Amino acid sequence: MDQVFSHHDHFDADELIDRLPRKGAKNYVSSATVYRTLREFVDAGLLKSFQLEGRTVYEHDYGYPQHDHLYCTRCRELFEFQSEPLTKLLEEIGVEHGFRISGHRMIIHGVCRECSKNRRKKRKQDLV
Amino acid sequence: MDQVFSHHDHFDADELIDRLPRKGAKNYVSSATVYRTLREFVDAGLLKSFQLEGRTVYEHDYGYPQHDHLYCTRCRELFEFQSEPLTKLLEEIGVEHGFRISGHRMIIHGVCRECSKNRRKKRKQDLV
DNA sequence: TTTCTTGCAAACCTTTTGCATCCCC
DNA sequence: GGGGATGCAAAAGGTTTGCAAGAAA
Repeated sequence: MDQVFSHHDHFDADELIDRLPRKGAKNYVSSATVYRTLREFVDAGLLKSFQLEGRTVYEHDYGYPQHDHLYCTRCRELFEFQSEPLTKLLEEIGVEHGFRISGHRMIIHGVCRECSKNRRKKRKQDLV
Repeated sequence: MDQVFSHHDHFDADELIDRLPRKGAKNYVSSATVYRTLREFVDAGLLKSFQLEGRTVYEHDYGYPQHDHLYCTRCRELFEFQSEPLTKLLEEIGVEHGFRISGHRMIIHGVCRECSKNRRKKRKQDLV
């Protein structure tokens, strides 16, 4: 819990496991437990999850404002944004199509400002 | 190809394999070939794919207008819609955040008109 | 004691890949 | 013969699960 709620980042199970104590170290938790716990957090409404490039990405939900994402395909960073007009528009679309909307998932793909400036910017994975 | 382009449905690899001749029958194709071919179609711009509940869903792309999806969580059907205001709004959001947008993925989850009317409507999977 | 939580390893599911074979030019 | 397409089976990647052991109540 400490690890999950100490940053406001987006993360996947693997990244979280990397941040937790390794096997053999004190307070080690198995990945089974990590997955089980993440799922419980999602069910409990503390976290929200969505799919991005095959992995399940988690982010804080409880007490955190609704938002959508911009995903930079160059540096692979996720940016959040809120748009009141978008919220309204979605409601209208729901009404128009007779849908009782429970939620939505939107990710805009593109290249962020930084990466547009610097075409040679290294991707996260290349920095390892 | 015949199977893929004879309907305008959304489908996943598994559904396509089910529609193709079984093992032993004439014109049988292995699932490896199905996956390989689907990927080529996507690369060639004939199909588009996205993730939904863990599976990869395909739909026609070439010569098919841009659209987004409404997903009924009750009957698990995908409905398409087009929204000019949405397109405009996304462009604005891109500009506002300095993003060079290359595309987006949006799925609105909810319950469709039919399923709202008939709360006991059976889900596709239950009809098997 | 009863119940919950954990680690481990195996199972899962969907998709991809290595490789030997087959087909066709 | 040589290049590409195919089937098979195994591998991969991420996640889930059965089960036995340990911790908590």
